[in-house]
Amino acid sequence: MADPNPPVIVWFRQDLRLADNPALQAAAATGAPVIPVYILDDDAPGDWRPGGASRWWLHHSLASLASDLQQLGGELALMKGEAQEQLDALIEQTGADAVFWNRLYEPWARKRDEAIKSSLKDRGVRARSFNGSLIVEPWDIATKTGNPYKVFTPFWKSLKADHTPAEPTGRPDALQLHAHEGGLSLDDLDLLPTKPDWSGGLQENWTPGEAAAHGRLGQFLKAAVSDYSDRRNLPGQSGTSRLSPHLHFGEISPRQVWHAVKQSDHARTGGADTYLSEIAWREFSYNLLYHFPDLPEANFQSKFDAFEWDECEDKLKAWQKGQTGYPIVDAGMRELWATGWMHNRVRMIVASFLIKDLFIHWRRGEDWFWDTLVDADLASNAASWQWTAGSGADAAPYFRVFNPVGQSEKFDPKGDYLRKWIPELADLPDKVIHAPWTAEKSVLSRAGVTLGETYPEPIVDHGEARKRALAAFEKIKDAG
DNA sequence: TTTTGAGTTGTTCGA
DNA sequence: GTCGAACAACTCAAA
Repeated sequence: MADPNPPVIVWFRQDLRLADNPALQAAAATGAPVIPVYILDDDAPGDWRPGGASRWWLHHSLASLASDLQQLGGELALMKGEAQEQLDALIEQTGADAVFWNRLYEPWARKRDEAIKSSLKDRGVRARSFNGSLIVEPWDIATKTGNPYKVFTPFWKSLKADHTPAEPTGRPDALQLHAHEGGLSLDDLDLLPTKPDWSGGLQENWTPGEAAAHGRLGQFLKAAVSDYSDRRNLPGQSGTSRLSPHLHFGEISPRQVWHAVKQSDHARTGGADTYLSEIAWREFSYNLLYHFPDLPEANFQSKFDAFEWDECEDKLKAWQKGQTGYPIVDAGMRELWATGWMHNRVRMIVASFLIKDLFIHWRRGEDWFWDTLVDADLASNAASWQWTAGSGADAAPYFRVFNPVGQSEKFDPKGDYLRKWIPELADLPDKVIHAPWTAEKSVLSRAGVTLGETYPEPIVDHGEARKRALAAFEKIKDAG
């Protein structure tokens, strides 16, 4: 016999929060009991299944969501496998007559979700999707001629002028959770690293979950947003929001961030506007990914297909391990490995170094970031790597080759960041720590540094590499 | 349709 | 030490 009040499934994905969650809100509004579920669908993304650091975050974020739901008297159902099959099984088991979710924008997710939606509808199950992750849907913002924006500044102007987000909602007022038994435990999802367990540094630096995300935002608004324009560039200081992983997993929505910034005491500072422009960069990346789904795989500007990259495994390894001999590059790569995150200024420096000094394809860097970043995000990662390579939409001009020594001197003048991540150089004076190979022998030995032994010699000469890069870019100029 | 101004994040060189 | 120009040419977006 049919249930007179069949439950509604809320399918959580990258929206692991209870407040300002349109799918959950809509489900609660039906008055029916709600079944919250997360499905680990590892096969859908192909080579882009979540990397190690992401999986660690996901585990703890799910734990946090599950605990929040438990306090409301419900349980987060956990499943593993092909999403369609798992949903079908859950519908079968619970008699649910509707499935609600917030949208994803990765190409495989769009394809999968579209198929699921039509299959559910064919069988008389209501399927509804919502916008839970973006300020503006990619199909709702366009140039005057109706084309997608390919340049950030006009996109940003349009966003500010015509697409300011509505007020975020809180948690649903009345949420009746369906009692759901059985299913998998969090450990069954097997998301945590075991042999070896390398997650110590992540644990020390991050607290996944909705409550922690709001805590982080609150701290940022209180302490850092007003000076954001300048301090965000200094990797030795805490001048950034560090919200990226929270935003990626949807523990907090960009709408919530936007309004919190606007309502803060520092709303009228240049810092606030600069910070919101970074939120807009995230939107812009999603916009590009939606309209150009090849973005993570292929040069946006196809003339870059003619570029002749090196395939040097040794140099790639040295970059990954933070052993290039350029302190700012090594500090960044070690910060990434240890904490799952890297300061954005340093991301640009290490990316420029991989591409323009080591001559290694941006895809290799993109892959490494994908596996090691807790904030790994298909849209932002792809757009940023292509930006640095010069192959993207609205990309960096070809002659913009970061000088790893100059950048280090400019943005970490006292070497605080370098000393934190490269302890073997800690005793070098400020003047030479950015380029140890330029130091007098006596200075090195007083600091206990022996190049080639305690710290590597530079694996490339930046001056030479720069010339080579400029020549190579010159060569592909007319291709395509 | 044509024109015009602009385009995240830099570096180097020479005055 | 500081400063402005050059580093290409092209594509995008709007007038």
